[in-house]
Amino acid sequence: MNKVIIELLAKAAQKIGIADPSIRLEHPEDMSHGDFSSNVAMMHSKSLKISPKILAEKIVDECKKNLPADIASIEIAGQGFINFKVVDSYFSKEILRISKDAENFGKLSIDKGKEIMVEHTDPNPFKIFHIGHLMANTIGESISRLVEFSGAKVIRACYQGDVGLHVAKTIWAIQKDGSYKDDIKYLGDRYVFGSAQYESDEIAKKEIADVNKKVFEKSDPEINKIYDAGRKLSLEYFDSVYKRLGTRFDEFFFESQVADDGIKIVREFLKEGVFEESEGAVVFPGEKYGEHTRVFINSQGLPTYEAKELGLTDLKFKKYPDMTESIVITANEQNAYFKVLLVTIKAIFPEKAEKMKHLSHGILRPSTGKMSSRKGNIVAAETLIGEFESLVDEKISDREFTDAEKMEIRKEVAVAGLKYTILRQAIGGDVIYDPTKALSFEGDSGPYLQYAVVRARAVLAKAGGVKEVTTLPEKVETLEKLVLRFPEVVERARTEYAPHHIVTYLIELSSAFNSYYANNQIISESDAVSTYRVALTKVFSDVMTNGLWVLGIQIPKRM
RNA sequence: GCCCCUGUAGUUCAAUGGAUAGAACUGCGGACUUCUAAGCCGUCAAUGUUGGUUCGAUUCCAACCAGGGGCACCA
Repeated sequence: MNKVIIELLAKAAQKIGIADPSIRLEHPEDMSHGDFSSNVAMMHSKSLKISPKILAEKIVDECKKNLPADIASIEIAGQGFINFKVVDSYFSKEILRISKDAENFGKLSIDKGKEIMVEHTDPNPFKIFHIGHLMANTIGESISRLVEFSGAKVIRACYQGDVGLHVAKTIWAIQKDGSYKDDIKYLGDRYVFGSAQYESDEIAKKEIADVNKKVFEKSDPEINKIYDAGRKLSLEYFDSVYKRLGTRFDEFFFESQVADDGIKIVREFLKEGVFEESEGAVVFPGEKYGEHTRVFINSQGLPTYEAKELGLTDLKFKKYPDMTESIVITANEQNAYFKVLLVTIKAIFPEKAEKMKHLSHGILRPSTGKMSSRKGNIVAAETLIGEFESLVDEKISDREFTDAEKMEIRKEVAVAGLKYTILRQAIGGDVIYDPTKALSFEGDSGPYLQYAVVRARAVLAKAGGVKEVTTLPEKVETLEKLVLRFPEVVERARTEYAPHHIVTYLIELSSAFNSYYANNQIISESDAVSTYRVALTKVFSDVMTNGLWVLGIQIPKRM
């Protein structure tokens, strides 16, 4: 329908003398204005020196000469909008058509044949998995699913710092303690202790530097033993968190793996003149490119994060030579850093730089008080999930569910609430949550979306599935019109790397369904339209299922 | 000091340069007692300030004010 109207307008505009009309159709915010609207007349009125309204009239007259059957009306409104209304039967027939294969509705092919890597979360072993990682993971998984839903083959990658000062601090503190405990909380506490000592105690600082060196060299058997056990414990723990969140990774990269290659690349391009030596370090002179200087190899000859990142980039493309796009998601405090890094990569691997895309997110923080990593008052991801789960428990305490059902609901609703809170807004900004309210179960929330599908599915179960539709309704409602927009919403979200468009849409859609549900008896023996309503419910349910899948939100059987 | 990001109802967020700025929470007021009330309906309430570009600016530009982040051997 979109195409039909655009062609109609384009032809009409050309006849009037607009050589190259670029026509864009939009949906008026207020549906009473029509189903589609175009601002061509306003766009071209100036160059033709006609008032927008008169131009619009000319275009409309031209359109009316050859009006497709499904167009109910064309009207001019406002300052020169051309509004189209589509006949109701068009929508109901579309619903019927889609209901035959609703499971796949919305899937795109714009990324077909592409191989896209999405790197995100990147927690460091020996450190806590905190709510920042939770945020990164939620966004990263959703972006992954978005491109997957658009037809791409996705590689989910995670890059982890398994060597470096943070590791040394933890191991040093464990040695001071005298006994290693295979417990993630213990590891976290030891890191906090080690960090504090590193800051305040000169001797400790020296000893930690020594441990750091030994970790790199793998020269001390006792340290190696603690290192291996702690690394394994951390990674297993991260895995359990991913499981809880319903995510996974295909590829794990480690800093220890890319450091040498990073140094090699820097040394090689130092000869080429891309890098320079300065104060004993090897730096990238960003000023030449309108950026700032960054250190790649420090004066001790060790690679910084920057050099390792070069090694990582190299490794990614070596391992996946057919990769068409490499997305890296980090916190936005790294924006300036990544800008320079991309300029560097462009200077040494121009063909790779073109395929790279950096996305960033804000931080997740309580509305009261500030979180500071230095003060050690970081909230662990598990703690926050736990808090959300107890709120769900409260909510369902007086409901009649089996224990197994309660477990499922607790897990899925809590995670949905959390993910929704993160994904409802544009990814670049901070997410602020009120710890006293923590999770809204009403209105604009994850559970609201889940609830709408659960109801729809309950109706479908009761109806015994979709049966042959014999009678279409005379009029259609907002629900039908919204449901059909799903593919274009997915496309916009994909193009803009913006899952929140999906969220906004699903809320509107759920709201439309809830209204529909309140005002229509879906299952009815006496009403001939009933089978159509069931089919519509099925399409709604599948769109929600697909939309929530993209967000990484699961749907409980009951709630 | 320089650079980047953000500023929208009381609060938390939306809005491809377009129409009467859209939700949710909160407040106030309702309905039904029929497929799950975590639901439905109504209502009050907002573009930081000052200019500029434009037929049209929350959106683009400039300045200012306010908040956040970053500026050489951390990641």
